[in-house]
Amino acid sequence: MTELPKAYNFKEYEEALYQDWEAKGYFKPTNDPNLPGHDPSIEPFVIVIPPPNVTGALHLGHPAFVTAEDIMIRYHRMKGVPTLWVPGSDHAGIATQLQVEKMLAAEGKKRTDYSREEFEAIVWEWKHKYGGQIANQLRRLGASCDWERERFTLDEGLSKAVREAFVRLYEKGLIYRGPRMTNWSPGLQTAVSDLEVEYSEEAGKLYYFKYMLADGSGAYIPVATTRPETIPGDTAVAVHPEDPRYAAFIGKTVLVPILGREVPVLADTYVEKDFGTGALKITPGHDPHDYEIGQRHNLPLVNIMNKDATLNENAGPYAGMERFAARVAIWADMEAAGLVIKEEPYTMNVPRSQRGGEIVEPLISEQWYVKMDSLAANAAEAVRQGEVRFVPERFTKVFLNWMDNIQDWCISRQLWWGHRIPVWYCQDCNETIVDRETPQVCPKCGSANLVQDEDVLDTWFSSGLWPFSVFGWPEETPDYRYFYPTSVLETGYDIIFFWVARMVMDGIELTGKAPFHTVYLHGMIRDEKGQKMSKTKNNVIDPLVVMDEFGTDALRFTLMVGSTPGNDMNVGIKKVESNRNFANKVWNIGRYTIGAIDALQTQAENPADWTLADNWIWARMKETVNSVNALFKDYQYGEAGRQIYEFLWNDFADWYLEASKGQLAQGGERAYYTSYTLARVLDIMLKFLHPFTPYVTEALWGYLKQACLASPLAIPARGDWEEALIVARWPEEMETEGWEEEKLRDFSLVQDLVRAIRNWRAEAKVEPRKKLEATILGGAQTDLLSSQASLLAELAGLNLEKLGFSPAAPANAAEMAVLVVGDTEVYIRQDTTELAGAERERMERELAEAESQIARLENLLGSPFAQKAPEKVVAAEREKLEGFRATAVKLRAQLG
RNA sequence: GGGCGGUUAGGUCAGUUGGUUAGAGCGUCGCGUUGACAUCGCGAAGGUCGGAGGUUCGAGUCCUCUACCACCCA
Repeated sequence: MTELPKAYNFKEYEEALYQDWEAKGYFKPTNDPNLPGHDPSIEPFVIVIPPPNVTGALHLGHPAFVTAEDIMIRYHRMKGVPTLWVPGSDHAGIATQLQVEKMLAAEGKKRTDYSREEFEAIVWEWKHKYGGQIANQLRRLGASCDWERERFTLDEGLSKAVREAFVRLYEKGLIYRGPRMTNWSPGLQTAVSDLEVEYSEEAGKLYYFKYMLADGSGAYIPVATTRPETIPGDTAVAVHPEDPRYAAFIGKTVLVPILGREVPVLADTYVEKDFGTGALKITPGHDPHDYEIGQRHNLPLVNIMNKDATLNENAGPYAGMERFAARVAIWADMEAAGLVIKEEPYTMNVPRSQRGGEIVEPLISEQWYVKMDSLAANAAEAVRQGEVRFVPERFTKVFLNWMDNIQDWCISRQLWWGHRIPVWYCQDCNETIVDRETPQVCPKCGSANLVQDEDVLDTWFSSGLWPFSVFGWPEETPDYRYFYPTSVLETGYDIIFFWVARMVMDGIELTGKAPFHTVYLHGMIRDEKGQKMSKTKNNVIDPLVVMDEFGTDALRFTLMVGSTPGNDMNVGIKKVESNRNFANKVWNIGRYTIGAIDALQTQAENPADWTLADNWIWARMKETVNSVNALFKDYQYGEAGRQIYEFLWNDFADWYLEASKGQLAQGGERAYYTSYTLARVLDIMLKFLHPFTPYVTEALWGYLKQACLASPLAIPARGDWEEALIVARWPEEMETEGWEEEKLRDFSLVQDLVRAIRNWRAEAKVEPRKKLEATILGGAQTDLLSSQASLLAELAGLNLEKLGFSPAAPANAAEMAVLVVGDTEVYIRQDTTELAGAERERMERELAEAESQIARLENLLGSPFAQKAPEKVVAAEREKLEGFRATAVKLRAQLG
């Protein structure tokens, strides 16, 4: 029998409980395929974590996904399903390399001061030092994942999977290398994929100038461009074939300004007649659209830019200049040459690197690509067939739309940190060798003079394999056979293309199976005003600080409840605070319940004689149990959490606990069965709440169990108390037995009366402690109400000895206040008559309200509603009407 | 240009098979502390559910149009 402190102190429990869960192996799946006795026929529930970057500092996105996934995991574990959550982290090529380079910079060093091998060693060292941080933070969030199966995308096994995947795709002709136009990040000195480029609308200019005809006639085609610096790379001028203005020029040649190179004028329907001048300069080496036009018309391709975004020798006089300096210089020269027409302000779509924010340059370079069309077609088909479903459903369309318009994926990166591309070139015979194992000699000429491709793979290439590479694929390990495909993939909708799409494609291609059957997408976390959190806006909420102040449970509950799948959520510190209060409320409900149990002396000998309150809370709880179960099955965790909250606070604490005080005071079997009800309801609710707020519930449930076992209380499943709440049995749906409706209705009459009296007390400014003298006219409900006399007296502050139940108004009715609730009336003795005027006013107000309701309902029931609506609905309205009529009759009688 | 989401109380948000007096936290106002909880209790005020039309006996919920905000794709 331990006395619990008045307030829940999360600091005392969180770390200890987590360690205990982990130590006892609760995070490990039951029915482990690596152990004897494994039954492959039982379907497990499996989630692979969206691997956070090893660089990761914890932000609110982490608690959001951890909570959602942990809820699903704990729920299934409690249902007795073999449950596995695989944790891990991602090597995050660019991000990590930048981080380490930054560290080196602080020491005055740079990457190129080291050899590639040396640099890699430094990053690994860094990874070992800081890589564990994120895992510890996930632990702190309560993530119940199997740490013994933790994976890192650069682990040996996963690297093997990457090589296997690359080679297989290559052998199938789905990976190719070639010079293509790619997005080049001049600062980072690497190619990036289309997805890593963001377009931002920025103020720019549209530059109008003359493309002089080469025939010396002095005629010219006016051309508009946003990027004059690319003029030296022009290889044509294009006009719309049906544009009469320029029809005469088609087939002639014009002179590239300054350079004087002769280029053709050609017709292409890509040109928009209404944009700019209707004539377009074509720079196939530096614009993706121009590149396509160039392909169509067999135009030569002139590259005028170096990889650091300075112009090269092909730019003639501008060679060596930085791209934006060149823009200014060339325009000035053109102006001097009389080629300039005008400049106009123009909003342009500037491609910027998602990473550094620098302006990305479309450049032709030699890169590796994955051919996407067949992969995407299969993935789309799987989704269309329902093999993979999205929650919320609307993301299906987003996914399919992307799949149907897919572009080849540039997977090579010019970085030092990542999976090196498994391709070698023979220096002697030029053979290209693509192999799972590092080759020692050239299979063609036998030379040992081999050089591996310098590039590494896009990080997402390995992430795409994650759902199976974590289980040892391509090996057919027991884990792979049993846990793959996984069940639910939970992540943010922002990486549906980056990650989800690629996993589906890779899964189908490489394993023949969709890697999961459900994709659950959560929204982005924003600040309380709905703005993105960012350091520059100084509105970042640090989850570690929040957890320090309010506890993990409060943060988790906040992120889950009041949010809807797939929708962004605004989080303010106030919300977390109020959920901390909820945790404390639960704690105190527990404290009270345990106190009641501890006070029990003897076991009951007779069968239970349930009170109305007992029956009512049980019926209400069953409603909640069934509703919550339905919501869990439908992934509606937020609404489920809300309903649990509401039940615990508004029904259990506010009403049942209050009612139980009188019952406990009666002692004997009444106290016994009251404690029993308290204990059972609390037990079930702690189980429901556990996935949301694992710590406070586990702590409290432990005390509840102790108290029950030490008491005479014979909870039916007494011997069945599980070891811990985390592995306790989930409360499944409960059957309705038929008596519930009546008890719900009866108790709600008691509640209405209590509320009416409390309301009156507040309005009449009755001293809080004053026990009122009252007589209740219960009509048909007289028996019911008189049986609840002590409850009514306690909850409404009535004097029980003088509380009367009578079929007729008391003799001294005139001196009393009258409250009308449906067809029941409460007469309350007032000491002063000063309030008589106010009383009359109150009753008139109530009468007016009742009359307006009567009018509304009579009108409703007189309408086609009565014939067309289902009988049940009509009956309910009729009942309401009767109630208001009774109220009105009584009020009119009072008012004379 | 195409698509998606949002618009509900002073602020932040719930409200999933359409059922007839629209809910919660916070904030506001009044009252209240001798044991479950002041991280609290009791009571109250506060909303023509963005606008217009339609379907229906009945619409916050379904349909059409429209305004504004945000995001995704091109």
